[in-house]
Amino acid sequence: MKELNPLLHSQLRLAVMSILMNVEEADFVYLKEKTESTAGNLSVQIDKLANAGYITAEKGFVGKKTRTVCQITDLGRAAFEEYVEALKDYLNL
Amino acid sequence: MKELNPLLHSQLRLAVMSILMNVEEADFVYLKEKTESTAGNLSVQIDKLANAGYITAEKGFVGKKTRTVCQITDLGRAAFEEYVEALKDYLNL
DNA sequence: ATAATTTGGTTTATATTGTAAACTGCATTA
DNA sequence: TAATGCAGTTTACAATATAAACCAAATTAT
Repeated sequence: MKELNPLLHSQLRLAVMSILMNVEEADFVYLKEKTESTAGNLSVQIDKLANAGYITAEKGFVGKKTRTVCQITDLGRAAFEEYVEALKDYLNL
Repeated sequence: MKELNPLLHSQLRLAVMSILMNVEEADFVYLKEKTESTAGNLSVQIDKLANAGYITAEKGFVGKKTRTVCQITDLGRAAFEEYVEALKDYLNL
């Protein structure tokens, strides 16, 4: 049985990755709403994904308000796909 | 986004459940080999699944050796199937 | 016969992780 | 200028996973 990438095998991080697989980019506020997570938790998990190189998290401004925009990287995309393949074995899909 | 049953969202417990979905029954030794886990870890995770009513773990004897036989329950089967459905949303399947 | 090893586990201590509460800095409104 | 809200971050705590240490019974070796 294959190993399940522990960085992806976490509900919130997986949700973030899943969202980023389907959109060009998503900002912090959007991710927070979609995942229904607290800001603190989301912040931590985004950092982990960014540190692993699975996503980018660019902090910028829109007018005078801060805005953090996330995007999945090629590495992240590959890791996600590998994780899905591994999981299929467990789920009998 | 649906919640992922935390009892099932754990590599080792998921592996055990996955195996038990496909066989009539499996004993401790078999599960340990298939999952490549340590006995201690497996023991703990089997207990959790059994306490939740997702599996049964009958301790018996074969000759003079102890043997713990596990089987998935209807409740466990249902929980597993629900978990799979929830995960599909995350995986885009 | 008895000492050492193996088998089939369980218990317990530790390391890792997830999570939310508390905080920060800046902008807006009262 | 005091209070409120927004966009996050830091930190402290709770929950989880994991393996090391342990136990009892059976087997093998001396």
